[in-house]
Parts: sequence; structure tokens; C-alpha cells
Amino acid sequence: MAESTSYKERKVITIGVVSELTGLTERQIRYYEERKLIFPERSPKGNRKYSFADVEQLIDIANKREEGVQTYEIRQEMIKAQRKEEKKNRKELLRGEINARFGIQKD
Amino acid sequence: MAESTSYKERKVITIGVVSELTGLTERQIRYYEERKLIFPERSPKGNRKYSFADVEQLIDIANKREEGVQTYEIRQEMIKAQRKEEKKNRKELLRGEINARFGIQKD
DNA sequence: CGTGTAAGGAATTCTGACACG
DNA sequence: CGTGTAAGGAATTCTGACACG
Repeated sequence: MAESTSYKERKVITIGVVSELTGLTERQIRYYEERKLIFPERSPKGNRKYSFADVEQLIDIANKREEGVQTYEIRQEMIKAQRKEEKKNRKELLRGEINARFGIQKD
Repeated sequence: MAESTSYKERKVITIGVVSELTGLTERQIRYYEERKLIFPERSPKGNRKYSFADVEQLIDIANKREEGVQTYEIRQEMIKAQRKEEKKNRKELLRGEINARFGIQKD
């Protein structure tokens, strides 16, 4: 249960399909990577591979770009959201540890 | 909620990636299609596209082939399983219709 | 039957660059 | 800044066919 990743996260989609799915050009998709908004994996020979989560992320980016938001600002928002996420995770981890010692006893 | 298909069912994976994911050669994957064991979609220009469900189906096929089961037999099993599935669906549909008329009233 | 392979062509993807605004 | 495009090359995919067992 740490072996596989969910369908949503597996990086298996090529850039051409992502382009169809998002309506973005390949040029745009590559540029957003350059601006660190998206992080595809690479196949052995260098082809980009995206997940469904990436596709959704790109759709969000496209929407923000249409509103005139610059890639730099989008990146800042992403970083902010990420920090919030990490904070939440640390909290849950801590709670887990406390439970492990003082909570529900197994044994 | 009849618009999109789940990640598992969306046909977005190219044959090269499927080959990596399943350990099968492209030749094998195409042949299993010829034998009607798998049904990829096609991109506008004719490239095969598979879903995660297809990948799992192919792994099942690979396992059966290793046991020496022939493609024809695998196909028969698939058809049988499909019939069972359809029967279940008809049952549920019927139950749904009965409920709609005589069951929980809305209005 | 199931799979490998060489063949030839078409489509895909990649990078780095120039263009425009 | 964000995107288009032409360029050249490498990798991908496709089909139909011959081979072997």
C-alpha cells in the first residue's frame, strides 16, 4: 500500500494527449513547465509524461491565464497552497504519533 | 455526471507506455486486440489509446497466457463474465424502476 | 497459434532559436 | 512575458508480411 500510486497520480499521458485534453498547445504546456507550474516525468528516452492530476492542474492554470493572471503569480499561489498543505500534514502526523503511544492500544 | 468518465476508464495511454506498464511487447498488445481481448480507442490520426482498466485487463491476459490459456479461451471467459455482468445490471435497473414508481416518493 | 522481426512511411516529440508585442 | 513558428533530428507508431514452430 506504498507500492502503487492512484490512477490520478500516475504519470502516463504524453504531451499530445494532454494537449487534446486541456485545449492548450504543446508550446504552452512546455512553457508552464519552464515556469515551474507543472512537473511531468520523463520516459527513458526523454518524452514527457503527465498524470490526470497534472491535466487538472493545467486546466486551472489555463483558467487563471484567461483571467490575466501571470505565471509568476500562479506559482506564488501554488507555493502558498503547498505550505498550507504541509502544515496540515504535519498536524496529522503528530496526532498519529500521539495515538500510537497513548491512544488505541494494540497488544 | 454523465459527462466525464473516471480516470480508470479514460483512454489516454499510448501503446509504448502500456508496454512498459504491462511488460508485454507492442506486438503482443496489438495481437490481443486482433483476437478481441482488448479494445483501445484511436486518436484522430490512428494511434491506439488505452485506459488503466485496459492495462489491468492486459495484465490478467498475460497471467493467463503464462498458464498456457489460449486467447480463444480467454475470450470465452470474458464473454461469460460479461453476460453475468449484464444480468446483474438488468436486475438493478428493474429494481430502480420499481422504486421510482412505488418506492421513495419525491414530490 | 502466438510472437519476432525487417520495411517503409507517417506522426510525435524534443531542443534551441528567432519573432512579436 | 507568453506564445507562435520553422528547423532538424530522434523516437514512436502504424500496417502488412514473412518466419517459425
